[in-house]
Amino acid sequence: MATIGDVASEAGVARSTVSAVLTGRKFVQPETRARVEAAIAKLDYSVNSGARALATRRTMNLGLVVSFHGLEFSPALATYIFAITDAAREHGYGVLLLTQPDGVAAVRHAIATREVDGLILMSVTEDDPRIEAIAAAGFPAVLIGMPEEARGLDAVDLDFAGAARKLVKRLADAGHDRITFVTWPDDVYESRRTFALRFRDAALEAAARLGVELHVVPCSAEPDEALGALREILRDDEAPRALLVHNDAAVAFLPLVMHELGLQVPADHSVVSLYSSELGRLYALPYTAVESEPEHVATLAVEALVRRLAGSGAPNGAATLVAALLTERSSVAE
Amino acid sequence: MATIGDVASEAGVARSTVSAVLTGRKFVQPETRARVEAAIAKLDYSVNSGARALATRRTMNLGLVVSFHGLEFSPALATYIFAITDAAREHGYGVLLLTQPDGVAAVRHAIATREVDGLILMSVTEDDPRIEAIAAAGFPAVLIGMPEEARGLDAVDLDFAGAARKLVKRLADAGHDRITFVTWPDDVYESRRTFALRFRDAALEAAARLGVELHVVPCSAEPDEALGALREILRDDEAPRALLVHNDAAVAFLPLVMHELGLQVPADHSVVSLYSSELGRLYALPYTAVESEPEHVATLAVEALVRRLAGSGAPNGAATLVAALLTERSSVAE
DNA sequence: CTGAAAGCGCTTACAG
DNA sequence: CTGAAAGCGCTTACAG
Repeated sequence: MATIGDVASEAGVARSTVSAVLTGRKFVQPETRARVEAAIAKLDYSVNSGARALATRRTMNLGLVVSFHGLEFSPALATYIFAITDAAREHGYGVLLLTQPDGVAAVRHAIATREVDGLILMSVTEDDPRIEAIAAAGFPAVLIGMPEEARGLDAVDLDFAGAARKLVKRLADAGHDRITFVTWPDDVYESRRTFALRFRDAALEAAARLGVELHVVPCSAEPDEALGALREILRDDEAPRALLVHNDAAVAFLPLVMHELGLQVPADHSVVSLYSSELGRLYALPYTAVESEPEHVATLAVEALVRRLAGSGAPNGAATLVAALLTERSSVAE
Repeated sequence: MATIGDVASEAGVARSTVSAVLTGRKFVQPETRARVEAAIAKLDYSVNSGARALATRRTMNLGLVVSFHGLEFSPALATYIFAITDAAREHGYGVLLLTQPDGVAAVRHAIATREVDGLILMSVTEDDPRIEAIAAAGFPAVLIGMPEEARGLDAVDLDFAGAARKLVKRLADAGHDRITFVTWPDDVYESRRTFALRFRDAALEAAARLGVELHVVPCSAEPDEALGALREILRDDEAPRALLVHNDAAVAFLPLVMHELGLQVPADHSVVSLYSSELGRLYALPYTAVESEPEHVATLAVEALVRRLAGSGAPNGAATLVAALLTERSSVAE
């Protein structure tokens, strides 16, 4: 492997001059620059990223802290991971996957060893212990989620509260005054995942305001259990004819269970939901829904982190909510 | 951030002594070691991974080369990514996601800048151009897939040929002499993805040997197109009553289409397939199938790469096939 | 505008 | 068994 010294002797200049053309932070005489570039090409030289990282104190890598040993429905998670990696690359950053089951340990280790310049946290909960570990170290980071107290960190997420209001209103406007709200299982709420809490609270508030009865039905996020739960919900003839579904597994299996029971949308049931277009694609979902836009959220999160790494972030951290957009798919009876 | 020098002065020893206790490659007097460890704890010191990488010439990171802008069905890909990351961590390695659309560029860049110690390649094709780039550089790498010519690289994959033989035989043994083979679309074959070719060729060979008619029906891997293709296949009353499905999107939507058309398994159709248990879980698949075992394959791939990084790999590369195991789920009419 | 020197924070022969 | 020195391959003030 050629080093910067080899290039310097080949071009007949000092190492610092080669470095100047490499980093582009200094003006170099065009003729000198041409000689250096020729030497680089001839020796097939590339800068050693580790050495550069040591000298600049920047690794140009971001750490993505994500644990999939938990309550996650993997198709949704994967979409975020891919979108974040793409967005990071656009800004010249690589992504290191930090997947220890213990997120606090992952965060502490990454910060202490300086193997990344900043952190992106997925699956954020209210009073997430990882936030404290990051804030205490004063390390650059961005949250995907909206905890009550971000401790000065940037946070980005879909406006789940706005989404809930829009969806409830959509059903109410169509004349439904009783709605079954198929939501996450109790353990998601117990773990205080922020998206679930924000959606639920806003849905309840909107329903009360609009004079709509909301029947909250927790449903497992485990595929096979969700399947069973849906059968039970839909077999009940007394139940409302309108479904508000916020649970990826439940909405994924809804078409199958509808077919099993011979039910039609919107003739038998109106359905509205919230999911990513990728989930919609993977399960061919035909429902009027707010799209969760993981690509959009991921892009904004990476941009916020990059801005902070450049020293130009808001001093006390900024919260960015992506507006909820409703896509009509004719699954609501008018 | 404390450095090794700070620890040395705190403990009253030389930096090299601190390094000796850190790496554990040298015997240090227990009493000295205790002093060093106390200093480390007091200063909350962690080794700077970049500096260590520069000195040792090992980053302790692996690069995972994967592109999801292609023909992939993302749930399956995600399972591999997670399994590889977990396996790497068990061996003390981190995983850097290398997802450029241009895989050759990704490989070249990673090798040239030395940002990883070794590479793991997903979605390997026959005469994959990435293989040549790696072999030319003599860089440590492992393939997930089985190309005709691995150029000295290690390769790991499920025994897709064995899987195909088992599945065809299962249907033949149950008395089926005509089988519809729902397989990947033409572009998967044109891109020469090794798993598709090996499965198809073995299926055709086994059918010929057993005197079974195999009707090869390509099916899109795009969810919505797969849905339409399945409807067409299953509406044909003249078609065989046995299905061999090797296409994640097709098998994922099979339960839905069966319900739509009022068809039962195995009463109306026998079905056998090949998919990961994770895909089976995400889509609640009820079919007798060979499991593709991404976790097993990922673990073996990481182990092969780690072995090579330790200098103890087979000189000319080794190919490891994971045996195909059939799981019965009563989807074959006897 | 270019170059010599110091420094980033480690590890590893090599003396002692 | 411990320590002083050199080196990993860069970048960045600082002179000239």
